[in-house]
Amino acid sequence: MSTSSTDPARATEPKRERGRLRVAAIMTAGVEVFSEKGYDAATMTEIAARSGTAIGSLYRFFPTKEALADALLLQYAQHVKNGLTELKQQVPGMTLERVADAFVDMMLLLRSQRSFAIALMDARGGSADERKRFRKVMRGGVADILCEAIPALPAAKAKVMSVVLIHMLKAVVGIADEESSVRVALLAEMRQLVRMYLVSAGQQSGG
Amino acid sequence: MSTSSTDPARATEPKRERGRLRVAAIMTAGVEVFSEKGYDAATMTEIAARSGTAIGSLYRFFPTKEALADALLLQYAQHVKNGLTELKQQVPGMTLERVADAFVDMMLLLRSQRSFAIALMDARGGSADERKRFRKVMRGGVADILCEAIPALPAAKAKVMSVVLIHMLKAVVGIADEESSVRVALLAEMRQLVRMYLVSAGQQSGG
Amino acid sequence: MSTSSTDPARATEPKRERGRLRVAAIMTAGVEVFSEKGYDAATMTEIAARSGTAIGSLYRFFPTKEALADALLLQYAQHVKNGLTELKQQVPGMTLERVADAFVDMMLLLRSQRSFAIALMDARGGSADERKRFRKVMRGGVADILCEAIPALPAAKAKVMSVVLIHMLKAVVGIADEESSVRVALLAEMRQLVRMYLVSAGQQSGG
Amino acid sequence: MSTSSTDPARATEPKRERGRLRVAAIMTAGVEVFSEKGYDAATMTEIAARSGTAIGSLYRFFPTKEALADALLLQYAQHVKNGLTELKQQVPGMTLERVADAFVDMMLLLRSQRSFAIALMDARGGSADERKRFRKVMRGGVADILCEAIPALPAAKAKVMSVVLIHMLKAVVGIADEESSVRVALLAEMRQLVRMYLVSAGQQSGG
DNA sequence: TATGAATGAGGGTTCATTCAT
DNA sequence: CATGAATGAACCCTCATTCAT
Repeated sequence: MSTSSTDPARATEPKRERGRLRVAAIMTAGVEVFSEKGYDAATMTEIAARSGTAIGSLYRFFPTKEALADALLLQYAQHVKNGLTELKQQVPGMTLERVADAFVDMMLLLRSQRSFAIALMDARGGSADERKRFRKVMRGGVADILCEAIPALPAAKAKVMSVVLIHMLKAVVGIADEESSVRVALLAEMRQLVRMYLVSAGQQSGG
Repeated sequence: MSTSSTDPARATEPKRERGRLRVAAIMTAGVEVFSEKGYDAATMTEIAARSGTAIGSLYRFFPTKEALADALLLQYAQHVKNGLTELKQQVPGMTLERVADAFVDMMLLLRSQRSFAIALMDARGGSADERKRFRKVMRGGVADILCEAIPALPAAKAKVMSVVLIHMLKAVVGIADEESSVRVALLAEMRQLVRMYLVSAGQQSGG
Repeated sequence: MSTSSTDPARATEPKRERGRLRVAAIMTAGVEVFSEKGYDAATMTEIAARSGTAIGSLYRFFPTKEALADALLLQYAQHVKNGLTELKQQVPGMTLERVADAFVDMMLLLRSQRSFAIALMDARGGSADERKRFRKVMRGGVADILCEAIPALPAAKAKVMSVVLIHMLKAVVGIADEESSVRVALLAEMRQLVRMYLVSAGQQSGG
Repeated sequence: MSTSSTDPARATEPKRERGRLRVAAIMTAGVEVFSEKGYDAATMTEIAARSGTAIGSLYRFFPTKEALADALLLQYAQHVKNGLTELKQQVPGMTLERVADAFVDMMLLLRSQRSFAIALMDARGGSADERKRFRKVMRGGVADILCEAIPALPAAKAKVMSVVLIHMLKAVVGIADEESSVRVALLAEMRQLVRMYLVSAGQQSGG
């Protein structure tokens, strides 16, 4: 079990580890810079600098600005997916109100990446394909949860609702950026609205 | 009362008319390009080309990319304002459901400029001042209508509701861009949600 | 001697007069703007505006920016020539010191156009030909005066001296732009130097 | 003590060396183009082309046209300063005539950059600050030498003389560009004038 | 003939991307 | 494989000049 640097088998492992760290650093910096400046105004050079990476190295990992944006979007999608999966498991035994709150809370937790993802989606960052996939995953996950939470909900209705619900969650994010003087009231109102939406759907389907 | 061609008053008229047409063409093209690409990715050159204008002429009318964005935003604001004013006058004698529908319909009517305005607002497009003003006008107008439609509504609550409602109308716009296969169902759902929102507010305040 | 506007013979005269005024106004504005901004930074549009002329009219009189600069240079040359001619006639009976002072004074009188002419000459305004001609005229005139003032001066020497003297007068202009705190002393010094130059030449040739 | 190619210390050397060459080439081209066309008419594109540099590279080294002009001016200032320092050390034991000649010779040595500096100073080239600093340094250095050369010279008088002297040296440069047929005679005349200026000052102060 | 809207070449500058080291 | 200097297409904007009215 020698760790001599001449051992070819183990030689790449530290490198791989370093690579992983590099990628992580780049992605963090990417989220930061894209969030602050938007897709177009963000520069690869700044992302490289902020992550302590040489520009050439950055391009080894992400061959294109768009590729980086895509990866970031994918990562965000993964986070959301994880959140949704987790949420789904907690749904049994939750009231619809609590499910609604859980959606909102999840959105607020994703704060650090939120506006960035929206920026990339809206502004045209990420290839159209990536965006489509992202949307699909998101909608599927939300629809799943809705089905879980409202047993009698028809699949088609769940799909429709998921789209609407996601738009509302987007609004949650937008509202979280408002001046603090009104933010609290606004968030409460949004929370109330989401609850109402789910509850009413439950009554229609379940009652 | 001759209209001879030497009449100086009439001499400039064609010029002014052409100018108006130019400006209109540019603004139309601006809305298109900004919508498609977002503020940063949109290029003045393309806007000029798309409107059949020489780049120099474009700059005669709009001395800056930002100035063009501002003008476009202002135009949109004007349209929205007009819509809101009109809506306000029709509110007396409307049920809350119909008011809700009217909001949604207004949004759908503004279609040709919708996503563009959203792009400019979300991105760095247009000066920050212009954006703020736009938001203020919009919120004020919506809040006014809400007060009109729900007499007992406290002003503070109207303000909060207006923000939420506007976010929902933004969602309407987003939904109107979906694939046509689901669009109809989605719009119906959104419409229902908006109705529900207003009605519930009416019950809280009015009942 | 009717002045009716229908009299075809006299009809063009007022026009000519107006034309002359136009040209004068343009040239005045040209001197101003070229002086303030330098040749390149000066714009035909501003010169037109400042002279109350339509840009199209400006181009009728001066078909090119360079043509305008040339005309301005020519005008300046004319002024200088006039000054020199006048000076020449006063030379008989003047001491060399007074001639030197007269040169300096003439330069200071031309103040309103001075730096402008230098700018156009140095910066590359005016065609090379025009510049050459200007130089020639100037040198010839100065040399003439020198010959007049120093009777025994050989023609060749006069030529050489004229070039040097003109450079010194250029320095006078430069110095006249210095901060006022030192300007007076500087001008006195320059004046002294010019006197010394002429006097010493007089002694060499005349003594 | 191997100089293997993995030696990091040596690895960057060639790069730095190339960088230095690049910068030098750019500056040379800059001097050329600015001299020929003046500050405004000079284009970064031409400077890049003339120095065999891609436009992007030029901007890596000099982030602005003005920055390039400033650097060029600074370089010239440095050269002048060096020349003046050297001259100052040689002054003890020199006659005033030889000091005068030394000034003129120094100016002629700086030939390769001369008219360029004048162009940048007269035009809007380089930031106003840089220009002021340059003038100050120049005047101070010349005044120093004058004090050294003419011991009894009052400081105030030295200051005034430095300004006048510098203007005369500027004339030297201008004259060095004349047609060769007269250049020699002109230079001799200028040389004579400068000598006379210093000598006369020496007599006033010293005698 | 006078006017000024229209034109478009060209200028300074940025930044995604490549490739020699 | 890492590095960062080098590249050049493309952007926003200006202004001399033209020409339809």
